[in-house]
Amino acid sequence: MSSDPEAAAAAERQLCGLVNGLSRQIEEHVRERAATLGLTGPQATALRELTGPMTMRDLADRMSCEPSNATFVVDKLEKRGLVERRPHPQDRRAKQLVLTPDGTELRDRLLELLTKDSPLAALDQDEQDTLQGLLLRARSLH
Amino acid sequence: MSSDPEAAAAAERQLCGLVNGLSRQIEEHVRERAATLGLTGPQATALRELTGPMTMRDLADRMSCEPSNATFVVDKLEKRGLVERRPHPQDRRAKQLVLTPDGTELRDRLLELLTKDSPLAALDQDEQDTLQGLLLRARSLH
DNA sequence: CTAGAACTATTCAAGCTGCAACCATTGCAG
DNA sequence: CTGCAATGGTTGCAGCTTGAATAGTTCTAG
Repeated sequence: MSSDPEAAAAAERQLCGLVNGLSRQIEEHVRERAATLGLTGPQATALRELTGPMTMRDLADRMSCEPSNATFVVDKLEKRGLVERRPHPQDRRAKQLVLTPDGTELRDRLLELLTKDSPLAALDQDEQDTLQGLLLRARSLH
Repeated sequence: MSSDPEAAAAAERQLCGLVNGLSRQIEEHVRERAATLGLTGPQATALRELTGPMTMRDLADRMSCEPSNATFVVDKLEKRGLVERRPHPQDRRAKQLVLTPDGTELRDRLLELLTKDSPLAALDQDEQDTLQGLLLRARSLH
């Protein structure tokens, strides 16, 4: 079966579908939990990725999206007083994103919600490690 | 390390980011190739999933999206004469999607483009198999 | 020093997506 | 047969996302 190139291609396509499907499943999970805090899915993703002060570009990279999109999402968070845009200490082009007290508090509550019933809970620790290794390898040679 | 629940939760969050990242990477790959045929990413995904006659609901499931979205995308494909909405033979509520000759021809060209330089080519056959197993397990108990 | 390439962030237009509301049809319980 | 819940598809709306164009800043070669 692994010798038939056409079958291998079809298997690879199916694999892409599985990855995308799991990704949507994860995003739906985030959306669901985020809604209970009055956040949209992407807003919650941004909050989750804001592990500390960082630039817009950093956040965009972590969210795997375009910088213009990060602008859009951060606008919402800023309007709700969860995050602040400060001038970057070293680079006047850049801005430094910092969570407000409200932001850190909401982020903590969000993280707690997200760890409960994660879609990846079906996998045990060993499997998660294997998965992480494979994904890192797949992503490395983009 | 696997005994610290907080670290495990953080690792799980990172894993979610990896899955989403790889998914975007795949979709970007599709977008790129699709553009050379004058198709958008989602249009190409729909075409790829149209392996034969199916209903709108079936297509939406295969695309991991809402039926309303399938309506939107199929509208585009239909306007370009790639697919046809026929009344379903058994169920008058449903519609049967069928590729036109132009549609099948374009789909063949698309599949050929997609199999070249897939983002998953970094993984060998064994790794792809284990990945598929893990993803199936993760998705099964949604 | 200076011109130009490269980078950060933003704006805008166009397109994608999910959700809730809706109509028509189906299937089932009474 | 009738009522009614469930299903397939569409519509409208709000929100997300990308890609191109732009302004300001940094870096580098000459």
